[in-house]
Amino acid sequence: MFALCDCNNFFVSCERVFRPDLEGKPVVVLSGNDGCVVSRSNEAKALGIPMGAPLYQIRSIVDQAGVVCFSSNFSLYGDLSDRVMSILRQHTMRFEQYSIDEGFITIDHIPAAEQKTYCERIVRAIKQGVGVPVSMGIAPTKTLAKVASKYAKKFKGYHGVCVIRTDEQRVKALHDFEIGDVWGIGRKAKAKLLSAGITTALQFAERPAAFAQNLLHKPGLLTWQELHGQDVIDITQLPMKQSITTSRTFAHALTEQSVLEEQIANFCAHCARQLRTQHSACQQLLVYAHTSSFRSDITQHYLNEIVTLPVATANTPELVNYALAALRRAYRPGALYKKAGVVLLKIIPDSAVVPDLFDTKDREKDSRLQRVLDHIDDRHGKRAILLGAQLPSDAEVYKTEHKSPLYTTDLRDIITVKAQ
DNA sequence: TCTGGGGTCCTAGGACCC
DNA sequence: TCTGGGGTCCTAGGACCC
Repeated sequence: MFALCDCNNFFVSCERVFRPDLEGKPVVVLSGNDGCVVSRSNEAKALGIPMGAPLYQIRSIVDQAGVVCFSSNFSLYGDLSDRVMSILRQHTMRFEQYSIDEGFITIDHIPAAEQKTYCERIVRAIKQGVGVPVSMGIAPTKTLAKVASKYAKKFKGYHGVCVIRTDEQRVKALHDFEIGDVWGIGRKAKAKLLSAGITTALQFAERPAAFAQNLLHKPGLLTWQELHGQDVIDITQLPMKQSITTSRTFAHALTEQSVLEEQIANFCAHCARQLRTQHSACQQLLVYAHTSSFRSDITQHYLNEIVTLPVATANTPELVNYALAALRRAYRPGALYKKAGVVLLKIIPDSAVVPDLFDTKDREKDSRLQRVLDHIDDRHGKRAILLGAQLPSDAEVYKTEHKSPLYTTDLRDIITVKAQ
């Protein structure tokens, strides 16, 4: 049996841990640039604020109802997430983190009759130890555990834990479950199923397997099987990420090439640091930048430049050089670049890097220097030491008007808060 | 005017091989 | 006039997740 643990309104709940005065009030967390709503408290949901709504479109609700807005604070969420996951890890032989706010554990070491109480204890332990409310769903497959966790979240009577064990429970749960809310059924699949007259998870499950396969191909068939109680979806994480991205939307379109170059250098340095943390190197790098796809009044321009490296590397100065050269090749003067990013691709373990016989670089020396730079970063905070190419310009590139302090992760911020 | 960021998997079609 | 068939590998794009 799987137990899925899902944090309720995670980002909002994280903010509330340090602002208990916001309990019971409408709260939302915004995406980068304070653009869209990415997390809502129950009170905000009740006001009709949809997930993903741009802030400017719900401005009147926010002002009238006094909705409290936060800019996203990922180092806070990441830190609280680690604490939740470590409690989960303590309660199982097998744990798999699925996202920043969800993890699956197996609970077969607990007798069936005691599994619900066992998970209720976990729910209480997380609430007491971290301060974040969670819901758990217990079922023989991950997809059914997801269904169960939604019931646990929706109905207070479950005390945070809902079980789907018998066939009778399964049929009853699927009968009242909207097809679009099933894990793995996205926008497109939902539209296809609706036009085939299917509105609930049970109606989908009652069709033959071939129907699922023909309409939705392999992913659809897997979901169908999981709804029938066959455990077929494996979410085992690969030891290494296969791609690493850093990208941002800017508050205002960038028109200065030098400003865009600084941004690309920063993105690239950030990606490279992650690459080293997982002890890997990349063989390819992609730089992109484009105009705002929401603007119909300007000519759209997509800049996409892929670089294949002669020798796989994780060295920041080297990668930044390639990234900037790529940007300079493809940069179009006058374009209104609203979003840009760097993606590292073809990632391999650093132990598998094949040297080049005619290489002119002293890679051993470069990597010693890199280790020192990383060490300085770790001790004195990110951006303690930078490449010249990363030096911040005067330009205001981002907007975060509602950011909460870094309560848990940055000593200097804690000192600042105390001083205030 | 204002609209996020970071991933994975699957599939169809093209390139290429013999 | 008439010009194959089968296989693999790679890639771009789509769909999905949070």
